[in-house]
Amino acid sequence: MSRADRNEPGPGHTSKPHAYDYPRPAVTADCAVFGLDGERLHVLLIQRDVNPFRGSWALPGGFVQEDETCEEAARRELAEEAGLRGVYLEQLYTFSDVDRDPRHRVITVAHVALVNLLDYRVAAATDARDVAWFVHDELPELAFDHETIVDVARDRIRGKVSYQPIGFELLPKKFTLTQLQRVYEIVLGRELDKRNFRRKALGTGLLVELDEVERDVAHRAARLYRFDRREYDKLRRRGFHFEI
Amino acid sequence: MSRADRNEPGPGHTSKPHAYDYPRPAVTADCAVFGLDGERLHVLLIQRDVNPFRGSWALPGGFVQEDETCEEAARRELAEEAGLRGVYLEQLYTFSDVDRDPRHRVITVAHVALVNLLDYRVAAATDARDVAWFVHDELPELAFDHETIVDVARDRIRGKVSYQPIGFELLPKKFTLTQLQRVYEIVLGRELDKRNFRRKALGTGLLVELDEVERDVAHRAARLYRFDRREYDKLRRRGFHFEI
DNA sequence: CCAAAAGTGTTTCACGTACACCCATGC
DNA sequence: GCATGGGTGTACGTGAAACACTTTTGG
Repeated sequence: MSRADRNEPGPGHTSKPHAYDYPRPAVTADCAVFGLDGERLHVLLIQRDVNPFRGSWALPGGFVQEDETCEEAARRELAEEAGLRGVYLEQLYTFSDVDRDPRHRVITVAHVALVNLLDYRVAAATDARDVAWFVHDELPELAFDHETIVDVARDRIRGKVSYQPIGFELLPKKFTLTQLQRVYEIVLGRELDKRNFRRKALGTGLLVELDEVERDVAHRAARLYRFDRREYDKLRRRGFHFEI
Repeated sequence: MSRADRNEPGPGHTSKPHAYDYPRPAVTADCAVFGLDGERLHVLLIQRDVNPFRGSWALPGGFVQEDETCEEAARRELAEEAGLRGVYLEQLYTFSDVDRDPRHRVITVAHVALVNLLDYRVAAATDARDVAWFVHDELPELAFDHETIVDVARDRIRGKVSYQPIGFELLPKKFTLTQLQRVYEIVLGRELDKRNFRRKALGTGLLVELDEVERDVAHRAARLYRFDRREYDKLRRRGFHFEI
């Protein structure tokens, strides 16, 4: 994966205190973070300030330390590099092509994260590094095999959104049914029928109607809902199987 | 993964020619290999001849070398340890708990493989090592977190069999519809209706009826079929989506 | 009063599911 | 001839998909 350099000073240094009988690949944890602003999917990228691929944009990520799992490493890097905490995150796939890093052998355990972009736009912008959200289908050329990782991540989300309640991760806690429908349309890449969608969504029994409506809209304000995660977790343990 | 020892002589040796600025985990590739004998799912295990877990049974696997991907390492280990070649194999999940190996940090990229047990029973038996097929729900206590890996692998297969043509991997090239139905019943863990199953299976258009029937059965011989992989690959590229 | 999106039911069709009997073969 | 599995068709119900108009609100 990515910044093989931040943690590995390279040949300039002389002390290499960690020695093994056989060569070991470096292991990194990278994240494809998708954020939704209500209209378009975005991907969080970081501009590299070291070689290789200095100046290129890359996925956030970094080396897995001795005392942390890959998922913990991914979360730590998201916090350090982009100020993201407590987001939805799952392991995606491990990329191990021998030449994926042109300088040394690096295996990356890639993850996918989902966030509501509006909650995090500020956090990323105020960070010292060059961190930015890019529209998903207008990404710059990416370092390493990160374009492949984004593609695989996109496929994973698309394949999973209908039968796992991950669409909610892209929305604020309180949302309208139309916003939820937009999430599905954007992730699936096709339009959905409003009445059928609402029937299915409400039919799960997992949307709690709030005593609250949208504010500051130039038309009839829509009812707000929240996802009942507690109930979902309970049902899931009894074999319930979410589907929209 | 497993035999951290075969490749790493340990403190007895003095030369450790591979040195790095930061500690690196060892990376292994392990395989949960499922084999079907027509009646029961089996798992391929290897008895460890070194510590830790000497004498315990473990999944086949070993260190990922510098010049190979994780999948290549998994295939190499299957060939070396069990004589298995050319089998269906996919990456499953990367297990990275800090203490999963009690001696040093080892991250394993776990894979799932599927074979028709009858094709491979001999190969495994003639191998020098202690290699054996165990009935899937009567496994001995396994080394490391390999029981977890088997469970995750089992779930993956169960979840995937209905919408990916992986069931055929557990059968010989030529099979009867009843054998195919048994695969689904065994993997899914429930009985299926014969007529409905046959309608669905034939309805995919991917089963080629052969001019051949079962041999040596004490009843009416069933028609043999084969899975039309070439046609499936063609359709898949056009967005076709397999389902039984 | 106009623009914009919220909200609401019914019909149709495809597919999943349940279900029972005759047929071919080997022993 | 009998035991064993092979092979076949239909009826019913559920759920997916198509489809249009009225309501509410802000400007």
